[in-house]
Amino acid sequence: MKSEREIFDNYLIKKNLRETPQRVMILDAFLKREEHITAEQLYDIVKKRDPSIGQATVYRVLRLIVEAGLALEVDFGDGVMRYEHCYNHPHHDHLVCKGCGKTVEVMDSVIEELQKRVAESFDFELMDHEMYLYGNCGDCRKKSRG
Amino acid sequence: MKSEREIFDNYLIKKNLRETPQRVMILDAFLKREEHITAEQLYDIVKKRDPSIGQATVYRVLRLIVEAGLALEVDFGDGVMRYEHCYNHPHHDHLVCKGCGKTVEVMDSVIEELQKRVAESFDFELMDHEMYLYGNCGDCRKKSRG
DNA sequence: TTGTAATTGATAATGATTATCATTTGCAAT
DNA sequence: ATTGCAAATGATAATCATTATCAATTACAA
Repeated sequence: MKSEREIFDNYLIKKNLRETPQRVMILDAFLKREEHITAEQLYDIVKKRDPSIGQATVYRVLRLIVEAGLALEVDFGDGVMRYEHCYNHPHHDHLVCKGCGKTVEVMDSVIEELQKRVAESFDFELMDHEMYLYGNCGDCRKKSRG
Repeated sequence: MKSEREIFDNYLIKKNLRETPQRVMILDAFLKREEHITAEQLYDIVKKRDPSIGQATVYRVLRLIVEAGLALEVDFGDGVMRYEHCYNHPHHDHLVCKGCGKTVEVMDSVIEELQKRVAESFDFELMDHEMYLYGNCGDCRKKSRG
């Protein structure tokens, strides 16, 4: 089982890109984070270790991380892209609380299978999908009831 | 069965808003369109009938149309919001071709039911969902095979 | 070492959408 | 009609996340 670092390095080599301190630092910070993270949040973390780092570099490295297959972009529709681990992290969708923003990773293999069938019934080859379930979590329902 | 125009007018009255020529014209143009439409596309259409109309007004009226329950926003993730009819138009999700951008409205009641169950299993009350299936349509598969 | 290509950080640009604001409009009460 | 007031409009500036640009720096290869 290759480490994420190895995968990243291999990707750089394959693309004739260089392993720079900035790239390593940004990857490390991303890997340390368990939850999904925005480019800005990642920039804030990395800036503490190296204040000279540029915001554009964070965006650039995040793209590399995605291309290397280590992260996925998730879009909750609030105008900010989030990035989450996807290596050794099985596919899932998201359940988002409209009240507090809490998210839960969900996965239902029956839904996945049905999605594929729906696509095929229209002669589409399903490559990808996004599914976001928006609701109110138990805590928020309690609060709104007073 | 109320007409869309009636529903819009009732919404305006309820909110103490006025029925202006611009609002009526933009609503009409939106209703004539069968497929989803962007604010810019709608602006281009309306501008032909009244070149003095402002782009901001189109955005404002689109919001009213959504609030009145006549349109839904759909976000294919390309940075532009699209608006589609939702009055007398049963709920559906979207199948989008990554090659040519063609979209198909899809609906699977089993998936819908499973979504609700998944949410409930995490003590969420499902309010809404988005599901986008991305793939390659038959035409595009043919073309890419040469 | 020297040439070349990649990388960086700063900054400008982008592009969709929203906010601002002075002006215009429409209605309500005189 | 006339006045007053709130809503509406169009033009334009602002916003905000993300991308592009570009000069300066870095790292590898011959």
